[in-house]
Amino acid sequence: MHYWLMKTEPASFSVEDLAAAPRRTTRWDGVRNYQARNMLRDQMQRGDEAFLYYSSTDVPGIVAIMQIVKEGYPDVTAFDRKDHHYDPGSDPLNPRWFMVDVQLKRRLARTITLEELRAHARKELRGMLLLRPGNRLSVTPVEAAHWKFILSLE
DNA sequence: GCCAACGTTGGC
DNA sequence: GCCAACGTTGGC
Repeated sequence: MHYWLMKTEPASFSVEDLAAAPRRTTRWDGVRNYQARNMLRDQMQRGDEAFLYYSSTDVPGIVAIMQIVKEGYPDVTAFDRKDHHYDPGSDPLNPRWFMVDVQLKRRLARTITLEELRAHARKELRGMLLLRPGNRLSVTPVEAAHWKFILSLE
């Protein structure tokens, strides 16, 4: 059982969108970074839990908990010419990009803001990848102790 | 809108 | 393989 943090911009995909999806489940497509791809493809397991994090918004922060319900499989949006994430370099016979399916477990009672997380960056959340200067990965692992602490803030 | 960080691309 | 140019991310 591992924990993760997955970023989304609420203007393009929000927790409301996820809540409204059939079975509150969606494919987490469009990731185009090799490090993140490797985690989606190789490390995420069914049953793992992930924070849903809002970036590029007024108040960046964690808004919900999701569960991985389908492990890594080829990201079909890479094969679709009309898709914004189309990648002519991804061969259907040897896919370059992967995605997982996530299901909304529950919304948090409130947003745990980035500002609040940063306030603990030197103690309880020391080493958390999200808080590392310059980090831009859209998928990051979260240590169990960090996960637990963050939920205690809720 | 700015800009620092950093990944990718491509000429050499 | 180097590295400058370029594009993207994402907080502010």
